[in-house]
Amino acid sequence: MTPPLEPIELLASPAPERADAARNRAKLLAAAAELIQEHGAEHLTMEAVATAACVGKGTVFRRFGDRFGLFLAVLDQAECEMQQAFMFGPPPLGPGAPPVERLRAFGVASLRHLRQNMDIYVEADKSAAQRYDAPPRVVRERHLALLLGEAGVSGDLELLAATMLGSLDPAQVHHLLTVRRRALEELEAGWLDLVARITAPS
Amino acid sequence: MTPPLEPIELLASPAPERADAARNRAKLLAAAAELIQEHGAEHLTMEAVATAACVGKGTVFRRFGDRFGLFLAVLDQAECEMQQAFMFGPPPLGPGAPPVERLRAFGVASLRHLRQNMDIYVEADKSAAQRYDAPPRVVRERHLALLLGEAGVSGDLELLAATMLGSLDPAQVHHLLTVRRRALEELEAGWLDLVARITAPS
DNA sequence: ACACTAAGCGGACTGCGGTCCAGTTTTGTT
DNA sequence: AACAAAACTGGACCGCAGTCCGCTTAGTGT
Repeated sequence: MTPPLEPIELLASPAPERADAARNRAKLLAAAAELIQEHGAEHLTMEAVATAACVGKGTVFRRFGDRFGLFLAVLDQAECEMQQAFMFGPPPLGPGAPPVERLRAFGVASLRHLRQNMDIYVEADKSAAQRYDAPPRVVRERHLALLLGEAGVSGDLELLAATMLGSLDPAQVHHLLTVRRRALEELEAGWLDLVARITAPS
Repeated sequence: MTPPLEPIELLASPAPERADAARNRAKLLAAAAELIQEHGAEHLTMEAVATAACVGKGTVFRRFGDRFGLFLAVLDQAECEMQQAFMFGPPPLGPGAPPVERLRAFGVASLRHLRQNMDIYVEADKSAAQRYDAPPRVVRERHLALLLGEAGVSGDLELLAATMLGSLDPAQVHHLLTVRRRALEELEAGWLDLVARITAPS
């Protein structure tokens, strides 16, 4: 006999989890949420979570990979609600409303969601502050805002500049070039397109 | 007598540096560049830099603050050249060309600059990869691309979606809300404006 | 019920980022 | 030239993220 075929995996369920493992995951998540609630995300240590959940430190890392992964897992519930809302929920966020309407609602909902969980997001992504405070970034932003003004664009130029710079973010560009296998030329074309849209006469 | 007034500081020269300090800074930068060249940015440790420059570890931190700061300093030269180029250099990047032209050139130049120094940027911002690979991010991106398609937008929808998500990046939103003192309502308005520009009939 | 195996466990251990402070060097002042 | 204040130095020290490996336990086939 040939070995039995694996059932096709749906929706990224990479591995079934043993019962005790699942129990520990739940204990760990509860402990982490509790500790964050109590002392703030920035003071959360992996060891403290392990201790509070009465398991070894190794278990925490086995379950969540690293600190970032733990934060992701803690955020997961809120994340799921958000996803449900914009994929299957009521309009205007969910299906039923016209697409532009949904796009608008998406941003507003995202910003609310972000503010709700900001401390965790911030802590999950250290060195974030420095990225935006660094002089080179500030100079670039001013430069872009200036050019936008000269080009006759009206609106919140500082915000538009920030958005445009976002699409030149080193980490994002790297991700697009490597993981997504995009060519530099595509990114250049994308930039030109973005400039065209933003500077288009309204 | 009243105490003498501080001279107005021009162009962010926050503090004059003692001679030995400046010498050490130079030694450290040289050592860091050398080590990066030789072993790659990801294997650079603060202690190794200190040892290679024959100074104490404390000195490295005093000069550059932290690991991120050291990378920034290493990038500083290339950064300055870039800045010179787009602020004072020849057109189309520098002054002289029409603003839209300069905006276009800016992105192209930035992307080139990025690719040149990508390994350092990537290393300076750890956990960046995870940010873009994480399932929630991917789902949101697909969702946006889908809506853009439904809204009749043509072009590289994946890239446009990535750009739009960039302006909802937690770290950026946090920075705008706190350091820049923007109100959530302003960010919401910015998002709506962005949607309008991107979905505008071409 | 029993044995077998793969998954899970835990905590000692490592390495690095970042801090601290007693001692040293530089620089301005008299 | 001598002094005093301020700035700088270096390396011992600390805390935490992440690894490793010998031991335990849950699921599975008989």
